[in-house]
Amino acid sequence: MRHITNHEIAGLLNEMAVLYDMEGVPFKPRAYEKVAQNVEALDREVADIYKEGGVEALRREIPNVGEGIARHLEEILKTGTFGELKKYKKKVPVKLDELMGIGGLGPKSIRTLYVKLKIKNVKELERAARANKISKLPHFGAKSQEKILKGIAFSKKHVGRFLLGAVDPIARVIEERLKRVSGVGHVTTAGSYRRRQETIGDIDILVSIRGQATSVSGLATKRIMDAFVHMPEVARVLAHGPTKSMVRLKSGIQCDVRVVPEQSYGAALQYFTGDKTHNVETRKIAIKKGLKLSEYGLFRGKRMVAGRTEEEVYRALGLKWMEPELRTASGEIEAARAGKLPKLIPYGSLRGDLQTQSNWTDGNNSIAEMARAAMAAGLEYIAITDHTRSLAMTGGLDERGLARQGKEIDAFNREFTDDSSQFTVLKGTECNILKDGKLDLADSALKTLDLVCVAVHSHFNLSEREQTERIIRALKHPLVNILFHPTGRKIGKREPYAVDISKIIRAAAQYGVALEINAAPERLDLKDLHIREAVEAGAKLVIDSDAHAAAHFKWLDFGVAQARRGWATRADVLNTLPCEGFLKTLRGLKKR
DNA sequence: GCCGTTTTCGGCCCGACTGTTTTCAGTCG
Repeated sequence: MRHITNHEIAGLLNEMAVLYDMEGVPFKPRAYEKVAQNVEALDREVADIYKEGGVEALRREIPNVGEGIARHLEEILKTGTFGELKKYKKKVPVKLDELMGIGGLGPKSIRTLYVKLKIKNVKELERAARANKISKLPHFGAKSQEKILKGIAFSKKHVGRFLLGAVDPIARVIEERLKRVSGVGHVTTAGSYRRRQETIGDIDILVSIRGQATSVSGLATKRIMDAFVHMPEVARVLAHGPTKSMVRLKSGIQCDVRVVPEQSYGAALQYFTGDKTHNVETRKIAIKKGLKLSEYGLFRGKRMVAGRTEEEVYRALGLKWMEPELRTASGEIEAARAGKLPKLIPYGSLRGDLQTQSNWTDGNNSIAEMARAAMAAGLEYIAITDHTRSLAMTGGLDERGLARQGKEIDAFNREFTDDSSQFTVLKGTECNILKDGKLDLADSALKTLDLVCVAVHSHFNLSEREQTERIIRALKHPLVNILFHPTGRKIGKREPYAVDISKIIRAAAQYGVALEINAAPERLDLKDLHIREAVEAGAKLVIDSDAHAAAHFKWLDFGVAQARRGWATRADVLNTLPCEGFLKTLRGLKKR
């Protein structure tokens, strides 16, 4: 049986949902989407569940899977796809993933474009739009055509890059595979992956061979390269040489491996980790000192003066070693020379998570399940922050719903104070900021909560002035503690709404509101530059997973990475504090 | 297609916005 991941299975189910939508089939699309979401959030492989208990186990273990979808899942596990999907694909044979990625295009429009103009992919879509053919279709007009062209331009900017959150698990698996090859010394993924950038262009892995100090060759290097190009993740081998191989992975991303001598390993790491500008700067410093810096080492004439470790290379340049996240030529070199590098917030240092959604609204899991998952992830507290009433699609809570939820949280906490483990569930909300900057819940309800968090979920296209004023009005509210995902962007999908983020940062500092760094791989909002601005303005930060399922707590470190790239220290991030101290500090901000 | 049940069929989060229309279809959250 061919191995197929949960992510791939979810992809197929989502595709089916879109195809049903196209044909106007009622209700089935939502059913498939639900299962896709549940599969994605599962903490074990669908393949394993099936292996253990067959179709019955699939129905039992995966919510919303019934007779029909269980059969499809079985077929997917055996053949990689399923008949119903193939049947519908034949009706509208278009590149769905491509076309659905264009903002404003949905299933119905894609179907019309295919039926009327035989448009199958983005290239043909662009050609038709430029030839002014789309504006003439029924229910399309000049504005829709314009919007499509804008959507294409936006998606082009992001082509070829992958979310860190999507690349991370793949890179880890490959690193592990390479480490198991006999004779292998170090294995490190360098590049934008090591800098923990939001998106990754390709995976660059550096490998050394034990005992090969000054040059690389022979059986050991051949073994590692052979192992690399024959990995099950590989779709196509682009190059297969003795010291460098390149492959295209099934997930679409390119992955390169280089074998370097142990003596040059630090220099190679340095060379392949910094971004272009950082490397230009460091090489200039070398030149000034009469040295030459390359991926093979730091040289004076032919003599190598450093190269085995990064520390050695930086020290020889008169610099302190610096964290990979800082290496973007944005002040880190000056700081390293002056010994004034920030002490970045360490990975794994978060004790709480202030944005989690439960099945009271659009989350997958109960409050108790979320709490247990958070405990397992090493956290000491979480806030349950379900949506509020004006976000109708999630079944947002009104004052009465929130009060009922509060009772469930109280009951859970009572149960757990008896327990030896110390864990607290805080009462929170992700309260909508209404169009005029007022909040979606009455103060009387907000007062019953441990913390009040607010967010924009509607009216994305106000003018910058209106949007900024709207948000600041919410920040001024005396009960508001945290602003969630402050710019609303979704990487590669949606631009941030027009907002003067500097004004928001200053207002947050002034009115004692913490700004969120949302760690969800697709959001990572605030972004690095804004984090740095917030740190400099003295605004406080929190890092949240925005978990909608128990499995999402693993995202927190992506938020920490983002904070690190924004030069944030432990002291800047409030949820590095234990629960009591966190609440005290958060409330203290309002009184200043 | 799934779920829940007053079990084997009826209901399925819904409201706003946009651009197309002149009463609504499609998309988004």
